[in-house]
Amino acid sequence: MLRIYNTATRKLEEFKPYGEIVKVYTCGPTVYSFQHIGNYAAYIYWDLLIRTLKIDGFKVKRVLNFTDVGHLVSDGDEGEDKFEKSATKEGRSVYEIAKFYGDDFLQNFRALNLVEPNIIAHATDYIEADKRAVDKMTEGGFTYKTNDGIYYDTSKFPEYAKFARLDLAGLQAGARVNYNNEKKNASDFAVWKFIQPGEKHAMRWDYLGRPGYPGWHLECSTIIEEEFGEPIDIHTGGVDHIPVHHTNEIAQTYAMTGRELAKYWLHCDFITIDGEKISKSLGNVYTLNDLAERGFSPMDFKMWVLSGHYQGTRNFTFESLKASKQRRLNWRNRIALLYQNIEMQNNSEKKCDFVEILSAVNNNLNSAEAFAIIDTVNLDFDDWRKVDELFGLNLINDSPDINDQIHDLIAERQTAREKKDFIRSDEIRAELKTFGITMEDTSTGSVWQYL
RNA sequence: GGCGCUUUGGCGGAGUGGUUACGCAGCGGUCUGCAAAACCGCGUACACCGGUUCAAUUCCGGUAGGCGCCUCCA
Repeated sequence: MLRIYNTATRKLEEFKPYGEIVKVYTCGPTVYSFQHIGNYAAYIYWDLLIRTLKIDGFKVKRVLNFTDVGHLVSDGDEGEDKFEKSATKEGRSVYEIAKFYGDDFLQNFRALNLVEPNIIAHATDYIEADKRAVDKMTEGGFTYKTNDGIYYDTSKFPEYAKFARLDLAGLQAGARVNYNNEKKNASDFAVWKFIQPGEKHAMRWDYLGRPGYPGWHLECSTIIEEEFGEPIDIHTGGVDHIPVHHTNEIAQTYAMTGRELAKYWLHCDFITIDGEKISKSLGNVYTLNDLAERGFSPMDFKMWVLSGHYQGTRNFTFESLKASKQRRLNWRNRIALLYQNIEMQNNSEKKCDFVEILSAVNNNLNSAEAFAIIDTVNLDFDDWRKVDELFGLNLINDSPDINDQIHDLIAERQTAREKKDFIRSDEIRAELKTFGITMEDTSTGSVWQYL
């Protein structure tokens, strides 16, 4: 039985889907620059969710969006367009920018061995649906027109503040300095923006007789409506999305369809780096490539992410990443012992019970606890395969048996040792290191391990 | 100003009303041609102050610190 924390109710709930197929939507990347490790941490958490659902026997349809349409630097519908900014900076077109960073994201997504979504929805493929969505909202009397766009009148949706438990009066008081004074309420947001004469904006579509582009909250509502056509079971995202983006999605979907958007809302917290938040504007951003340059694989990072909980603020340090890398190596070396038919020499006689591992994860995705179980029980190949299926850590794939050449070298070294020819023995040990194999001589014999 | 999170041993990080989570690192020992590993042992973690309780790190209240969102961003 899967239990998950639902932001909508602020409670830990038993997961009961609407129907046969579990419908999941994940707010995806805005593909105008490289994604940093904090972004990928989120996709690792949601990958665990998807894998857990599947192992629990659910069929899953999952959609991930790519925001490849220019929306503004600010959530408040102000400022410069991010894609235009990147394009200018890099001397490429906005379309090249979206393609390049989208491809980079997918490459990393695969390097992390994340389960591919059934549909990757590019926002630019849903522009006509966006227009229909705005039409619907307008028909329902939820929008009004200003000089620079069509706005959602949040006062028309009585439950607007409910999801994020917003204090709208407080919001008004703390409103940012120069918000659009044509807005009726501080919380109103653009569902469609008009391009002003002279404004630089390569991505543009005609609507209502003027060039424009969709408001940035719109695509998620539209894509969910187009791809699922009914309320979905699970909607995931980062905690930062709660007060604005997801709140607006819920409002839009209500205005378009009169229905709720999703049954369960899962939000992951941020990771900090050395105690400070990751921020593009602060520039303290690590990518997976940066980790690779320091000798850490995507799987090492995944191991680190899964050693904590998605709802907690995680503090990333290279020291702790090193610990996760070491832990993963230790697990691989336990697999190496299986090839050699050597029992794990710990004091635990405890045989792995995969159900125990799975139930830890079923408890609101507590992979940290599952890891602790893995550390203290004996697993056979079959167990490791299940662990791989659940966490996607590639433990078996990255722990191949030795080939004949290495096998022969080890045999030769054994002979040399018996003859007390330690010079030859040490030569072979050194040679084996070039294959990533190290020899350990115990009182009961020699074993090989991965370096 | 509004909303929310958090405080666990050197680092990371679960969890629990009463029993050393776990990983990494460290120290001592056993073993050992060397090296490494493995195994055994060690360090008396739960911010502070009250309250509830036979018993609180674990529940309640308060204090202090840290952090996040309300602009980009998971």
